[in-house]
Amino acid sequence: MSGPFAEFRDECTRLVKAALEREGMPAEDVRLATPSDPSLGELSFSTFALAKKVRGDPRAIASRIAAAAHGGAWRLVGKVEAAGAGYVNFYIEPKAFAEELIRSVSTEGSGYGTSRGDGEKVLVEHTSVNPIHPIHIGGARNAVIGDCLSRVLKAAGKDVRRHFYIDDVGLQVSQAAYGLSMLGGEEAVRSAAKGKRDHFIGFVYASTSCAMNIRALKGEIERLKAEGKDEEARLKIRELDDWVSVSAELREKDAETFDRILGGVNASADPEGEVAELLKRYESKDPAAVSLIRGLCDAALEGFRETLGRVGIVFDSWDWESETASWNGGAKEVVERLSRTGFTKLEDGTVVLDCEAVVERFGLREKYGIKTEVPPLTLMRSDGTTLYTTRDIAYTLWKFGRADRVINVISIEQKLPQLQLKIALHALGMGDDAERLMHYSYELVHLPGYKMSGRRGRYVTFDEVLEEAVQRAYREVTERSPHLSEEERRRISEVVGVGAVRYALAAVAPQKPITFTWDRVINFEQNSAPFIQYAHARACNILVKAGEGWRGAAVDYSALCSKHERELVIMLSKFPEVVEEAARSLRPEEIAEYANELASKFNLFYDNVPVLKAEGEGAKNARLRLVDSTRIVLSNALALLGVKAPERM
RNA sequence: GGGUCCGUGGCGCAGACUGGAUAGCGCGUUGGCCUUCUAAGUCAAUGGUCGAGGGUUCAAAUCCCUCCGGACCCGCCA
Repeated sequence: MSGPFAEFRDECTRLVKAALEREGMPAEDVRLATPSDPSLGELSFSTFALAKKVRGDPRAIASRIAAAAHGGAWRLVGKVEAAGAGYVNFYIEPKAFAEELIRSVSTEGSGYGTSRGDGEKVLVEHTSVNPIHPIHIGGARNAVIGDCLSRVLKAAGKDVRRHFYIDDVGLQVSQAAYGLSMLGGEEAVRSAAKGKRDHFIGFVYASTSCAMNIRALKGEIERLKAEGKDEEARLKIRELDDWVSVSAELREKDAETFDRILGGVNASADPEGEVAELLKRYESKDPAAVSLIRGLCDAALEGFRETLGRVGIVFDSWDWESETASWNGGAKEVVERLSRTGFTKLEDGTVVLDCEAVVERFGLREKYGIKTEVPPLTLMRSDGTTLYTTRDIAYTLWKFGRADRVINVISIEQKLPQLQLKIALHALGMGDDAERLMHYSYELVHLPGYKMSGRRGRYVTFDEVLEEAVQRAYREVTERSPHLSEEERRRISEVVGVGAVRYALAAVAPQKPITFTWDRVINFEQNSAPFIQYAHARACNILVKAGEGWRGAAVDYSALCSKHERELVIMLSKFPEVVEEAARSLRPEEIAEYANELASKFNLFYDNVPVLKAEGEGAKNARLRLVDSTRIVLSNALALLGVKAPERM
């Protein structure tokens, strides 16, 4: 049983079932719904489906069920009424229900809403931003979703481990490291970087990819022109134009660093070859390559930890791709094992997995809703290095050894490789394990006007969004609460600004694309973290003014009889079920929805029902308990979103 | 071209998995409420053929089909 509302629901269900059995009607499938209007009760049962089955009149059946309720000894069920064309509406017994709810919340405190659960081990991999640029607003969405999901699962009694996968073996990291080597290698990050080092690395990476792209495109254009392929050349020229404008943007930021990288790239006979060589050396654990690339990754991760720490996101494990998949021979072993299955082919020196053949062989088409041919997956390059998905297969096997269920929070862009990963598991004869793996996908954050691109250095960073949010919050706090000390205003604006950003990213369903605007991400009005935090602060304020005397004093729960008190009580009672449901359906945004609605209900109560000036001590104490319960639940709900609840603001 | 996801008042969203009573909320616009606990609040007004068209059903924003629009993917990138 999870909370008073679940108990009320249970009583209603038993009531309906008992009535149906007495009438000789089928009572297996009794599901209750929330009426569209609170005046119609807290739960309802619709009799249409049943009426059809037994060829009866829905209205008459509803009446008979309602009549059967009279005389029953129900604890939390008050009134039961037949209504409309075929509904039975259930109302709570206000006094008993309020008492039960308030006792539950005050006993359980910060544990109210959590459940014991089954202790299933769930590994949530999230954020996993490539260590070649700072976390941008798209990565922030991943981080916030993954963190909220972890919190919700934990509250539902799961044994959650949060993992960050460091993709240090990729071509991109080698490219960034190649650029870094023009600046003097890993020492350059330590000394040269002003500001956050992940930002510096982002600049190095963008500069390197820009320089390499310009050089490669120029070569291609010359070749195409010489071959008389003017049409193709024209397309490449357009691409080149884009990169030339990127180079101007980068030079404007730091011309010296950019020019050194550009010079280095142009001085090389074969930059692509050098990057590939560096990757190859890293995969074979060559000390100089390791020192360079790890130096770069460490600097980026230091920046990530700082940013994530600011928003309250921490990890239980930082998994290096090199260690979980590459240096331990995991990825190579995956290639060998897959090669033995007969599903791979050798094409120009590369090893390719025939995904389509696996899909056919194991009948996966229907299982995964595959309607088209699945493209083959290259497992190994002709130079013997592995590809990302190959290493991800090895990493997945590593994860399976550490959890019952694995959830990967990865953007929708990687839908196909994540499917290919599952297909590879089937090929390995691990079809059952594939069921334990889930790609939790989310849509991208778009920028108005242009697309974010790490390679081009075009992104809005999480850091700048947070900074702007906290500054706006500071202006707001200063304007509204000038009496607070500077230090307290700073502290509050940090909590409010960070909360606003987290809420904005957590509240939108993951499968909806977001177009970034400042006003959207930093909102202090209704349906925002500050709105909810404000309700919490108001509740705290009443309690501060009330002192401590009320806690042991006599209480008259029957005083909580107004519409606003009743709705607030019911809202509070639903929290445990909301948490369970959010965990079951993996939808943390339902917590945001709930918290917002609870704050709205509390504001209505606050504006309409006097607490400290209530008539009678019993009523005042009952309301104080209700305020205290609201404070606790608002704080618990915000905690699931990773948002702090200030006592003043 | 193929596939997947999304489409709900001017704008931003909830409701869809599990069909149910007059489709909720915020922003915006207009007009009220601070000598009762913090006005980041609240009240009222305004505004919707739930992308279009079919189908299933006693009942469809919700399920099915077709179409339109947008995003994403279809690499020896990740």
